[in-house]
Amino acid sequence: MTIGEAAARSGVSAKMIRHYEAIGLIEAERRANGYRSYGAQDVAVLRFIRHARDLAFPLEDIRRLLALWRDRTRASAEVKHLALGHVEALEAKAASLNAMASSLRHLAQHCAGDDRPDCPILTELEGKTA
Amino acid sequence: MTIGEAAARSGVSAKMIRHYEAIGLIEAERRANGYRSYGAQDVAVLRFIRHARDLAFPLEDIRRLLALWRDRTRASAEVKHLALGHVEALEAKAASLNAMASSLRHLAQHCAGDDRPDCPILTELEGKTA
DNA sequence: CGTTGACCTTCCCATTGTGGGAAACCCGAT
DNA sequence: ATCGGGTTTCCCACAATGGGAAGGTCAACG
Repeated sequence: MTIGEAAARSGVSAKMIRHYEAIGLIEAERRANGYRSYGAQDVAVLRFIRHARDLAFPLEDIRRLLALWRDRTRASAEVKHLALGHVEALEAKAASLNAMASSLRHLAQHCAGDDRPDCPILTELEGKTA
Repeated sequence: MTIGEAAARSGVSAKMIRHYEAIGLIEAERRANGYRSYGAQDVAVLRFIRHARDLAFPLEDIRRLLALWRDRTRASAEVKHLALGHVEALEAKAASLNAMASSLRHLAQHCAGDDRPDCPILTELEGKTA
């Protein structure tokens, strides 16, 4: 099948499929006319990549995940380790965002939000000497 | 003072100060020799920017915040609106990351994590037809 | 047979915010 | 005069994705 069809079946845009190939994440056969050609297995790989991206795995992690996936003899410990490492990264980032959100929300709470110019949000941004 | 000193006093790298100038967020005087020259007020602006960045405000938001900050007659409602909009963006992203983290953590929980190759994480990434 | 339209190819550019580094310049101190 | 540390500009890189141009391919339709 063509790249367009593989894209439709996998949910990965043709643009991205080409990009993944460019960075060596996947490969593709070529037809006589230069068109890339994909099979069912390729679509499965693309789906795998998409699911991993849906979980925000960086492409470099996905590269390793793909290698583990293809290696029937891998130790599940390796996969788990990679996954849990990513989970921690996600949670750390989420915690950081939540901290910023709540701190800003507290500031906003003390802001009248009317026509008057006084605004603790601005004075806080201005003032913190930290 | 020079850009290096302004950087040291504001906590914004010289590299970033130049960048902020390049995108029109700030301006700078020039000395006869072409060096940028900063005063106490400039450092205050840079601190303001840094604090806003610490709260993950995008630079475009900061551009508006600076305008509001400089406008003594602004309505605090505008600032509050901008801030709360950002809070929602932060919370949305945090929620999304947390969702991914917990979903992945659940998967990992069912992975033995030993020498055996069976790994629900991989089969899930492979399988989801969603 | 020719054109049209839908697809494919590669290549470049933009995003967001930050950093690295090169080549050249300025200046104070030795 | 020279050395070191600052400064200038300019280009490149990251991660992941999209937009779009210029050109090739092919099937279908008239």
